[in-house]
Amino acid sequence: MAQLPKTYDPTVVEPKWYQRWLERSDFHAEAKSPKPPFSIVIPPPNITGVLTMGHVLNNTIQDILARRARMLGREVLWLPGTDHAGVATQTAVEKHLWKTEKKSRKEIGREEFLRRVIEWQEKHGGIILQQLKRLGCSCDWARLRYTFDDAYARAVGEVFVTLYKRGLIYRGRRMINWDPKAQTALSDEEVIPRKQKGALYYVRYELVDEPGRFLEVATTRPETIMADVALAVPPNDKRYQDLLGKNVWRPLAREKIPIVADAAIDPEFGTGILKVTPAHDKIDFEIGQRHKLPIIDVLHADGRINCPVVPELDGLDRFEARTKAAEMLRESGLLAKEEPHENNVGFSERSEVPIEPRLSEQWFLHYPKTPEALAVVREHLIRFFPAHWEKVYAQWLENIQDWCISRQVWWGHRIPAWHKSNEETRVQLESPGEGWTQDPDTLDTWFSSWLWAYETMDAETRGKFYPTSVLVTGPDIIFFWVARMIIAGLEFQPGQSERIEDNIPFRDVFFTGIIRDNKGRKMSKSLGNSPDPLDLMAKYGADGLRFGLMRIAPSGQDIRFDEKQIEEGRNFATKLWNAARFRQMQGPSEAVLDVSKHELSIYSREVLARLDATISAIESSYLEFRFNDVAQRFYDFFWSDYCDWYVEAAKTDIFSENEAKKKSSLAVMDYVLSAVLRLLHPFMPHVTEELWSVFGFDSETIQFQSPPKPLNLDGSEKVKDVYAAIGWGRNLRAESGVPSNKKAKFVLKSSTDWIKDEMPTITRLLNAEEVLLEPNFKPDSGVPVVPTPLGELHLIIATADKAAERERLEKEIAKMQEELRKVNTKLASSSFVDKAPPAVVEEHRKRKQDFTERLAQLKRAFEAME
RNA sequence: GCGCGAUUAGCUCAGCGGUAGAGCGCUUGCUUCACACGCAAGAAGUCGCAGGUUCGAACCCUGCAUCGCGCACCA
Repeated sequence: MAQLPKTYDPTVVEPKWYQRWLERSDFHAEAKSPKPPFSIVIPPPNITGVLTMGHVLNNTIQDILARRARMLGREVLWLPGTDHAGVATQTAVEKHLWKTEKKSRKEIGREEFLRRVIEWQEKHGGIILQQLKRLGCSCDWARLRYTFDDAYARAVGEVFVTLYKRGLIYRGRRMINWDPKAQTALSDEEVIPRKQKGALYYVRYELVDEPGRFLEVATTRPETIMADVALAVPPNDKRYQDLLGKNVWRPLAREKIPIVADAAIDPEFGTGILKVTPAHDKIDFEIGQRHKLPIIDVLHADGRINCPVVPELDGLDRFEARTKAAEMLRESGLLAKEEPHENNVGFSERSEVPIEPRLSEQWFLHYPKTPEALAVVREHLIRFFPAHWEKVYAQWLENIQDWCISRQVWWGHRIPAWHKSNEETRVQLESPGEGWTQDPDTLDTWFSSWLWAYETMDAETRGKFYPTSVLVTGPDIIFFWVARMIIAGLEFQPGQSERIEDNIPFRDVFFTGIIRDNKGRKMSKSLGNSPDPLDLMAKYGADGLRFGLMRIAPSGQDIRFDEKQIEEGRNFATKLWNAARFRQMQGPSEAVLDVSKHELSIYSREVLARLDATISAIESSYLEFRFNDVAQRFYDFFWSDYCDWYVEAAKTDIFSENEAKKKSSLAVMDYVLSAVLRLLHPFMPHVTEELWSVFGFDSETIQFQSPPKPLNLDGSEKVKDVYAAIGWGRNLRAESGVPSNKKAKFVLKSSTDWIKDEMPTITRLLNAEEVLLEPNFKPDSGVPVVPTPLGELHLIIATADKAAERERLEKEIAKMQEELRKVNTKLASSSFVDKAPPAVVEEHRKRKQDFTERLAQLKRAFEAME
């Protein structure tokens, strides 16, 4: 057995073990295994992405679950993969192309551009997978999948064809969200509302029949006036009854347009008159349909104005045109006023530019199985953690709209539809033949991701591992991904039977929090507030990063990131290392861990009892995905109960000449350390594996060892009293100004028999030169004293400061009297004694007794000073 | 406007009906034979506000406030 070096170096140890695990195929999931299955599919990171703190959080949790499951004897599949991430990847390559060659994708053409994307992917792709390995993720890498690999892509196409045949996918000219920068349609989910400060322009429309009479219309978008086809007023609005059926002059691109009445108009907003611009607003489009109004489109796809009849505006960017249009109206006296106005504007999630409602020919999916998808979550066939996300999920499904699935993006799965001379369309995977051209559009990336839970598995794997056990993801993609995967599972039934519970994609969904910086802001590249996890791993180790993060990640709450907390994770690994090192220095560990063959000291019994409690607490925390609780319970037990108290107390036996006692304590240390390593392994896989191998416990790897089970031993009341007495004694020492490097001398006034045996330990823990046990001790006046559960503890110092001691005692007495008063008040209340549970009343009585006793002792000591 | 979450020590957060807790930071004392990435001691909180339920409320209920998020509106 090698002597451990003084400090732990994770940068060497961690890669060493990871490599070995790979060589041993420890992460391999065997579909033929008789063990019960446990499976997770990774939320596939973008193929060219790099590891973020969000990934670290998410994948650490998955790794913890996977490793814990292996230890519990399950056959574990953690299926890794990446996402081609259509728009995101395309944008990255476009940026690069512009930066290096000053060319747009359109300039180099589709074919060449796709070649560049592949090139980019080969250069940057898969970096994140290496980073996940550095983190220690125990994925079955042999099963690595990609949303763009051949089989997967084919499946995506087949799903499209199937849904088309089922009448759920259709093509139509409808209002969609248009991203003028990326120049593609987007789904509703990809549009995020943002508060924008702008202006409300009151524009004057002159009545055709009554020259000189104007109607004021409030608008935020004067640049679209040329596309106005009507004004609309609320039906039955007294102010405007006489106007119906009349016409007004459109102030830009002057034309007659009618006045109509429509229920969609809010009489309270602006002047209660709306300009109807069907081409550039969803509501207006609907009004237009109802009144059979024409549609005039005055915007190019890139957001510039397309209106040759108004040359001043034609070709201008939409925002420049807004200012210019207002100016033109002002000059011609048609702008009544302009007010500051704040409204919500939909922004493209990717391009960060305002989206443009646009009428366009796109492919849509009418979501199937939505009632069923609602039911499986409502009835907890799928359980959400934390449960409150169920409501968010339900709200979305209840108001669901058809999904615009086509994208005018080149990087993605090409839509399996074929057109012939603009008239005929066929939906099928292969070309129908000569004269048919494939639809130029690609599919929304999420249209491939929603099959991830099962299209990543071959038939045999699916038979063993589908439905998956748990999905770990961020709540920000609950609609994008989670909901749609549930729908896909229900619609396509990839399970072993038609039963719903065999077809849902997962049993449990754990939603992580979102990591924010210490100011509460979301981490983002543009803010530069996102630390590089690889730097953190270099500084603190993967284990340190994992543990530090898990300890502060409350289930489902957002997480404020602070590097300090990762440092604590590293410190904890070091503490573990040193505790193990200390054990190593006392000689070899026992091969067989069996504490029952030893006579246990009271300290041993106590620490084993506390270990029991920790094991139970951890087990129940796991069931609710409360990882921070698991980490915290573990931390407290190990650092405080084991290191601070047990090891220090056990040193008496360990350094003694009594071989039996020594062996017993060492055996208990081995037992606890072995349990500790197994409990901690899912969180800190590398350091625990290293120590497991150093100790030479009875197997090659810790990874498949069962977690420890409670021994159901009783703790020791004696130890609780000893530790309490030590606490008081140390306090007395510090209060009386005895520095830590000076050995102190104590006298314990007690005639309790068993205490005699504990004197060496008490002496050690008090950092004392000696502690005398004297039942009839009569102290000199002014000797500092404190009542303890073991008896009065006197601190013998050369020159007792009588005045200081008097003051200290007075304070203690006052404190005690206050405590006693509180308990007495409570016990004096008859309603409390009558109505509170007997156990609680009993507890208060006991407390009163303790306080009374303690107070009496303090008073006696005080009187003795006179 | 509707819904969800948060509000506890300077900071980050536990606690969710029975004497206010942890870590960090701070103060004091320590290189004591595992660990200074450490040990020991300490100071520090009208548990957002106002009502209510209860013998008893940080915890349950009802309002309100502030912050964050989602949905709707957004001319």
